[in-house]
Amino acid sequence: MADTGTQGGETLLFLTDEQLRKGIEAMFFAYRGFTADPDRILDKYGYGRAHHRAIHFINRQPGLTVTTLLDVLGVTKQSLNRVLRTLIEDGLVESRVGRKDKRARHLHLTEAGLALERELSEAQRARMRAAYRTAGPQAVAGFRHVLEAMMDPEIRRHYQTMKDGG
Amino acid sequence: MADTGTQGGETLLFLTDEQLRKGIEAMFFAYRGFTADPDRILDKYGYGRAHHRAIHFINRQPGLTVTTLLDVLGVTKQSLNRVLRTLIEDGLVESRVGRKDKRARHLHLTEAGLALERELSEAQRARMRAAYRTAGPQAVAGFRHVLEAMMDPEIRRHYQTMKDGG
DNA sequence: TTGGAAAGTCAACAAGGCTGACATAAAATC
DNA sequence: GATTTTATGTCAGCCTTGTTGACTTTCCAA
Repeated sequence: MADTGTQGGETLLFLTDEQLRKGIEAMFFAYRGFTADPDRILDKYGYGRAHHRAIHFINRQPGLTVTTLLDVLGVTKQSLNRVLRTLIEDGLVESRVGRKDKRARHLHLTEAGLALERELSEAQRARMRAAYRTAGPQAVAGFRHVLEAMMDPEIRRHYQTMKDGG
Repeated sequence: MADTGTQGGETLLFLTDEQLRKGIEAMFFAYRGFTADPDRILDKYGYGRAHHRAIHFINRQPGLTVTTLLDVLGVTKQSLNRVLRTLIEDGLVESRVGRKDKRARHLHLTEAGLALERELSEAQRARMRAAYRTAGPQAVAGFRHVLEAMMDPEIRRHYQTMKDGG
């Protein structure tokens, strides 16, 4: 897909604008697919992608504070609060006052929240798994390598902070 | 990153939920980085991502009809029309009545439109190029492989239809 | 000539971003 | 102890970008 040259032991990539544009469109179209299944599920419950993101990261790191979640999601507290409020009202998320710092609210998924999280992530994992299987193991490594390199450095921190299953 | 086993000549991937979750988050964070640079540029001109998408695909296929663009973007005509109208009013896009079929409108970028397209795509290509360079040629191939497998089949058509520089 | 496709318009609405202003409680600091 | 800062929540209002529904105009094709 891209010519490879070697010069002084260093591997070079000769990338045309066309090749880069294909990569750009691949991101665009793939992201649509990536969100399609959860979107359908969320629709059933009257939720949107914002709810999904909140649920995902609360599940990933149970007990995280609102500020931490704000930082990970990169939105304003007003925006997150609207989403969080409905999730709490609907009994999917529980907000517990901090023991050490009583200002902080620690967020947890309830049983119902965990159930929705599983429904969402199972759909998304199924697609990811299928894509991985189609593309093969080498492709998977490359995929994550490129995505990681594409992140903003401050954002990459959130990604790397977590324990990696692989 | 994922164990590889061989059974009857077929390569298998042993993917844990954790590994899949990492892939999911990589998509999420990488997409943020992917859109960050264009978003900053668009902000200067008072445009949004919807304008970027329209500009991108008109540039890719000059003279395409509104219906075709609708199909590629996957939005309603009312939604696209709002965006298209401002681009036409601002002199970035030209809408030409079809010669054969006078109902159809063929879309083209004006000089100003081409200038903005270049500004946007150069920023996006720069990030893509940097990510490709960091990750290396094998990773690039894998990246596109996985993304392609992640698309919806009907959407993949739009991606593959185009001439590929690689 | 008439049906229907293509394109556009108007209206209304919703999700989910944003800013600004303000309130409260608690921690931290002076 | 008083003051400042931090964490959170809330109200109000704005914007973009998506949606549906209703309707018109144009015009190709049967």
